[in-house]
Amino acid sequence: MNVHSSSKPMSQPQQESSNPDRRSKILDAALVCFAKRGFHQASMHDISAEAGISVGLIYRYFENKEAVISAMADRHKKEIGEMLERARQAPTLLESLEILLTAHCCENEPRVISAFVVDLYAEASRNPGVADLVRDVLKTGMDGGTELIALAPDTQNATHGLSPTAFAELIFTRTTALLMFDVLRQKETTAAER
Amino acid sequence: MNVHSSSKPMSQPQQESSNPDRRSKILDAALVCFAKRGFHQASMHDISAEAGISVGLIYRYFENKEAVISAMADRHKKEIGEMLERARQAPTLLESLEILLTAHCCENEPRVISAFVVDLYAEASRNPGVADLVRDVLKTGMDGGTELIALAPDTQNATHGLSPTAFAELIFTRTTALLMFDVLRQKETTAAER
Amino acid sequence: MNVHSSSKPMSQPQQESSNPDRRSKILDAALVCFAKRGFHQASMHDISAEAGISVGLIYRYFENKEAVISAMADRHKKEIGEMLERARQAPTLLESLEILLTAHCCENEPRVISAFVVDLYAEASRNPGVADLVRDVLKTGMDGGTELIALAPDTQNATHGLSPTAFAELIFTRTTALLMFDVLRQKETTAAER
Amino acid sequence: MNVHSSSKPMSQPQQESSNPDRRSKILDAALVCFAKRGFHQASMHDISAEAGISVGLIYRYFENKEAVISAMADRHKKEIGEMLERARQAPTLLESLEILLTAHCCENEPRVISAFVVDLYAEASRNPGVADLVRDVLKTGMDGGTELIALAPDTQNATHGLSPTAFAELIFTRTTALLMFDVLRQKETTAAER
DNA sequence: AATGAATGAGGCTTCATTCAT
DNA sequence: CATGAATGAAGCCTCATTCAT
Repeated sequence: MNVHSSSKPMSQPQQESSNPDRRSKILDAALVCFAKRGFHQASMHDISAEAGISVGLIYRYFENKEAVISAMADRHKKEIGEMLERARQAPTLLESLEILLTAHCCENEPRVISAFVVDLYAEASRNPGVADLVRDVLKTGMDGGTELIALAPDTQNATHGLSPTAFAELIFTRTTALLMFDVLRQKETTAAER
Repeated sequence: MNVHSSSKPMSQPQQESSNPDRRSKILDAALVCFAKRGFHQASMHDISAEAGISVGLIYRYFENKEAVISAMADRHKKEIGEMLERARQAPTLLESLEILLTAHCCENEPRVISAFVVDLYAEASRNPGVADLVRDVLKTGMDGGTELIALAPDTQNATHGLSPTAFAELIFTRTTALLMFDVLRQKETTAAER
Repeated sequence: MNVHSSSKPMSQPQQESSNPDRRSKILDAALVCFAKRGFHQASMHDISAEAGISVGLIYRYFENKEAVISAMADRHKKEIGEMLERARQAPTLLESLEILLTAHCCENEPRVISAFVVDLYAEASRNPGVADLVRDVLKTGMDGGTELIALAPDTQNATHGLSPTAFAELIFTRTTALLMFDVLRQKETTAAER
Repeated sequence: MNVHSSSKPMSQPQQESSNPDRRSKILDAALVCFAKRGFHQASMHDISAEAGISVGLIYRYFENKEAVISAMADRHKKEIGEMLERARQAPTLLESLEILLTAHCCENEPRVISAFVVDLYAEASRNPGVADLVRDVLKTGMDGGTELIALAPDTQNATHGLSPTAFAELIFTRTTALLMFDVLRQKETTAAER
């Protein structure tokens, strides 16, 4: 349905020609817009305005809007991966968990990430590519989490006797649900709920 | 700006003059379309086609698309309420829980409800009216669930020593998360998970 | 574009089947709606609501919306004719003029008639049928007015030496212009301006 | 409800970024369409087609259809102002009057302006913004005309003893009425009726 | 006769995407 | 490279008109 790629020197799954972090800027802007209005309600103009660039320029970095969404999902996957890596290097299980649980609250206003992730799941339900990606994020997270728990020196104390898998699932499940409930908050603080 | 509205059979919290369940039919169609494409990607034409009626007719029952979404959220709330009622009348806690946990899988293809609910949360994150409603559903559900557990004759056996509140929260949290994960399923079965 | 007339026992240029003044009621309602919103902005629903009947019933008395507009123009013509007749029977020219000049202010709120007539001219500029009719009204009015003036016993005193034709034209011109300015009034009184 | 508007070249009392007279072209096209079909019967598509551009482009210059109508009214006001200025600079009162009286017949086919102005009055009767504007035009015109007459060296000869105000009103009244009658013309000439 | 539910074409407006500059 | 003017398909909604009851 969308076959250009005529003479342009890009189009392949992410290339960052000239400005190397222009792509990132755009994705940052997209995150804000997507969180504020939803994937499909946010317009390319919204994104370009938020990024402080022209509409056309977005198309030098992304084939189309769909590609922006996919790239956002991709980046989300990478960030989860990095977070997991950081958690892995924490000295105690408790600290690891703290890293995992607070991650999505820090970089941006937490609502932003929550709204984005809920939208991501909504998108996943009808976009197989996004679904694959989210599934992958979930599996990686669960596996990494389970491993983390299993290897933690203080596992016995912290997991209250649950198996690593069960404990990881418990945490994932909770985190996911909290994230969903997060979008319901009005304007209070919601900061530290363990 | 335009105040006729002479004789339209809507506006008030559902009254369906002539055809008594036309409204319901439209909402059924909307559910399918919303699940398939999302609230804002589903067009009024999609809904009318799915319902087997003309576009204009939808507007005799709903003021606009927004109102269809709200009505869907409303209906969801009522269905949760009824489910809770049914659960309350079950003889044992285990049976109550079974009712609660399987409810969203039976009436329609489960994916349909899951996709709709995830979209509902996404919408809640930017539509205060929907957010209020979802919050209300959640609170009602939690309270009802907690009460259910507290009053159940076999509570001690079933909750493994957790307080009713904690147990209810555990179940809610799990249910919510499973619902989210549900949208990631491809074509397998996903039927009976306890 | 609009060819019914299949089996209905009416459709011909005004027949008043059953209720003889139902037609009039509808035209009264139409006048109000047309004045309030304009010919083409007023909907058939607006008219039916104002008349206190159903939409469908209008179509028993008028072939379509266009026909309502034409009938309004027709009625306007008749009313002008009757007014002229009344003026003709006044004892003095001054009284005749008073009848003519105040006519469009009395039966309804004056704004109503003014707005309708301005719309009528607007319609005339693109609807030849209406244009013919308005031209006819104008000619009849001018001729009648001229005759009235010529025959008036006190003509010399009242016309300040102008010929009947010139005086009639002066009055018509003034009346028409005042009618146009009438639609600009806000909410004041505007009653008696000689 | 939707506040992007990032870079659109309109909103403010006319600024026409890039193409400097694109706005004017659109208004020219709108004039033709409005005259031909009326404000509300003329579709945005009609206007875009007449202007030789796409529908969407109109929205870069005007917020919506209403804004096109207002801009037309505004332009009309300016043109009247300029005409008045030109009249003011004529050597004799007679020449001034000629400028005023022939103005609306020259630039376009006269019917076009007449039809537009009648529609403008019709619109004024239900659009307070337009009504204000038309009132303003009228007052400016009357004041300017009166002043013009009062200052003219040959006033006594030309006004047949009427006061400047009365004479100006006479002329305005006549002009307005002639403009209304103008829309009734079929195909004749109607050129010079001083 | 009378109603008003139902239809569907058509109008306004938005927005992803392209392309000349 | 970058811009943003331009396009036009598509979406929401209204409304004249019909027709079963």
